Amino acid sequence: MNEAGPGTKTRILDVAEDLFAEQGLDRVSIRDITEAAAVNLAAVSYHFGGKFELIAEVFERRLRPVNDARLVALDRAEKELGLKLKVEEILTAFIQPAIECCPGHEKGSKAFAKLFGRCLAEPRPEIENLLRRQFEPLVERFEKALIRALPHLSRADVFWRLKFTFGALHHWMLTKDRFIPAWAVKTDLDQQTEKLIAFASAGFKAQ
Amino acid sequence: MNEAGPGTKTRILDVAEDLFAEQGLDRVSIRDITEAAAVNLAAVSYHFGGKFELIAEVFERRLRPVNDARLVALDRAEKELGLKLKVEEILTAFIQPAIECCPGHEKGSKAFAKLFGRCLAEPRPEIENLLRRQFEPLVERFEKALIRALPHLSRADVFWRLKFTFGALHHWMLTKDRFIPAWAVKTDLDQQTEKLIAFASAGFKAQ
DNA sequence: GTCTATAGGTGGATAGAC
DNA sequence: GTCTATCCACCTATAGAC
Repeated sequence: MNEAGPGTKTRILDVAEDLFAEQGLDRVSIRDITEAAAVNLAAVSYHFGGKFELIAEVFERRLRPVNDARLVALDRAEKELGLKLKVEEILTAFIQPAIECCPGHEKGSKAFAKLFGRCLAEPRPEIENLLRRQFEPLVERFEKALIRALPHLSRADVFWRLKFTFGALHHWMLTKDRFIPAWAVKTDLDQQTEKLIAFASAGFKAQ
Repeated sequence: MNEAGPGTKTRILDVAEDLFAEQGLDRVSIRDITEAAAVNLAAVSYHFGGKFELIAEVFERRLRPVNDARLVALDRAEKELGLKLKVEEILTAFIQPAIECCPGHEKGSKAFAKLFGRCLAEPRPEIENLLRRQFEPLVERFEKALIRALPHLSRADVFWRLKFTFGALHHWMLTKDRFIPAWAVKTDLDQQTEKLIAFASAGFKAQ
């Protein structure tokens, strides 16, 4: 790999991420990507094997660090505050890392939120497997922490409530810059994050 | 219109709904639809104008009755129980009609949940406008009822919490038959509905 | 209203020169 | 690693016969 500038492979990934997020996986062609990245048409086949492998790599490149950060945040909270965390602390570890990848935060990718939404709505079974690999260990880990925090809840309740929380987060990410009335746009990202954590925590504590 | 059997137009809509829900809008061609519906290739152009108009009709045919039912349910609850409803009652009017279109209920369309998810993740601006038309008056109506139920909340809080609720519902619909561990599948549809309403109601009542 | 045939375009992939 | 040229499958839309 001869590094001069971002390198062909990285440049393809960056451009593909933007285009996929904006237009969807199917309406973006390899031609669109390679033209926008100013690389040769054949470069995608050479570096990734084909369009699908490129898609998978685009997703994993963003999902992996977010989910890693979630686990790190939970581990750290348990180390600092003890094994029996408050619901708010657990959900902050889950929600904050995702939001920090959104535009508005310095390291946020403009495309991350939309890309993430597309990934979840994507019907291809290969993408579903990718999601399963990424999320199953994560969900198990957070479920354990949540059961410790709310020992009166059944495992099923924790599971479904985590699903609802995930849905609220995901839909918020996917639509946070659309369908917002003028009077609500002044709510900034940190406020929205707080609102979401408060909402989900209260939901978990229901009954 | 000479009605013998479901009629060409309806048959196209039914088949398109299934295929779109299962495979996504872009990977289903007019050829796939007309072959599966056993009608001529040119029938889509003749009856709808083109692929996009078919897509819009497929979505609206399902969304309109659900959103109408939501408004009817809210009106009825206010007539029966008085203007100041409980949060649970308002959210039931919002959530129940959507769930009754899901498989498991007698009149439920097998494809509705997935179709609905696709529709929300769809990037085309025309679909976004369709969603706006469908949801803006609905959201306004429910916001008013929720502000009456929770007068201490700011309008912004009600707005964001309704968005979170919508996200929980939508993600649940999109993934309720995927990513479910074996031990959780025994939770039936009505139980899941109750859990969602309880979760969201508690979220609304936070603080 | 239904059908065939086809125009006119775009897609992913790849062989083979450099 | 990069590039050109090209293959071939597939798409939507439509003209025009029935």
